Amino acid sequence: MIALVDCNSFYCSCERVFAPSTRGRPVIVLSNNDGCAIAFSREAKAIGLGQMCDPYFKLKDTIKEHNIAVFSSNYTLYDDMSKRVMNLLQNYTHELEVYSVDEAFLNLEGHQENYLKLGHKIKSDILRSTGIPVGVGIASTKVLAKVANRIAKNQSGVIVFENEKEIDQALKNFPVKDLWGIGSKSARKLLPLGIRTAWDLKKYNNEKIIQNILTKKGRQIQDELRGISCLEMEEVSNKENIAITRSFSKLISNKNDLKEALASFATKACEKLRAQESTCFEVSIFLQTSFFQNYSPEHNLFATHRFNQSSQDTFKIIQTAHQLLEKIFHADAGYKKAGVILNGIRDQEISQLNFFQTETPDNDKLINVMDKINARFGPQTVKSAACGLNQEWKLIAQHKSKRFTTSWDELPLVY
DNA sequence: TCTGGGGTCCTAGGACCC
DNA sequence: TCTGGGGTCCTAGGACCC
Repeated sequence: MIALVDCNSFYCSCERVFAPSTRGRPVIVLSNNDGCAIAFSREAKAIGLGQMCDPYFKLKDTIKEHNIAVFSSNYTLYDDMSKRVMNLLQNYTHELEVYSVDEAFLNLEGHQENYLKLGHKIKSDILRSTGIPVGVGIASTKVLAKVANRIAKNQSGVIVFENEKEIDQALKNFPVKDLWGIGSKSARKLLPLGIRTAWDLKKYNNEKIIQNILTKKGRQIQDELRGISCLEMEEVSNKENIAITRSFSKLISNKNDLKEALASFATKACEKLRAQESTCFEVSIFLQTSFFQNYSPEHNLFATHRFNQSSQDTFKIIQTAHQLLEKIFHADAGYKKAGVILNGIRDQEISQLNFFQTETPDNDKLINVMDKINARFGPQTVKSAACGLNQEWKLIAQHKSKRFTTSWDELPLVY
């Protein structure tokens, strides 16, 4: 059996742990730049919010009216809370797959205990130890565990799928578009076949047609619904591409501002790259105008450079990003968003030297020292001057909570 | 005034190999 | 009249996820 443990309204729940006055109140968390609402507590959903990416400025009246607590996103806090939850889950399984920041699959093979009891034990343990409420779904396959988990959220918090009849009953009430791996487009394609619920898909007996319409993945989902496990537990693996992209708080048309932004994105991307002990062969940048103000597709450009030799050198990658900028920058555009993407990622151990090279050329030692300083004294304690000091393009975050769990200066106070 | 960010997997088709 | 067969690798685009 497989359990899926999923934190309820994770970002909101994290904020609530350190802001007890918001318990029982509707809570929302905003995206970067305080642009949109991206997370909603149960109370916020109850008053009709919950549309992913509702722009914040349109919600202001509702927020006032319902006394909604608003937070800017605080990823440092969420990442740390996530780690705490995952650490606890390790105690209940020999195989944990951390699927995202707020959910994980547990292989329960060999567990003797009653599953329902176990589910409740996990739930109360996590709540007591971290303050985060979770839902638990337990079933014979991942897809079914996902379904069970979804239902658990609206009920007691723990659902176990053991009895075939009960499973079918649940699937009959479960829209096919809500299945894990079936999105709106696929759901629309299934409609002409008369497939509306998960049960319809399970029972549909022309597998070839499903294969044609939904490709391999759809066939696997169908089998998983039938209790035939196709999706294995996966190990955490290195990223195959790393992207740092941001919207700006205002339109940017100054090239130097863009250079600073790209340098900062490149710096972050390289830190991620080194953290997973990889190098990359390819750097891309893109620039975007605003969909809402000055949209001009001809100025939404993408440029790529391929290295002869893979690199994890922040300075080299900043330099490359700047060269790419020269290629696609238009002084009259006014950009709203930009990003740096690293591709062609390889393990650093197997990265090859150039044929004509006799030694590693990069600023290895310097960067190593910089990483150590930043790890000890906080992010960006030292950085390339290319990242700039003013950072005009910087994010807006007016409702940000403190780094309660990761900074000595920001520990919560108890009166 | 103001509209998110970061990923994965699959497939078809092109280029290339012997 | 008529011109092989089998395979790999890479890429772009689509769909999906949280």
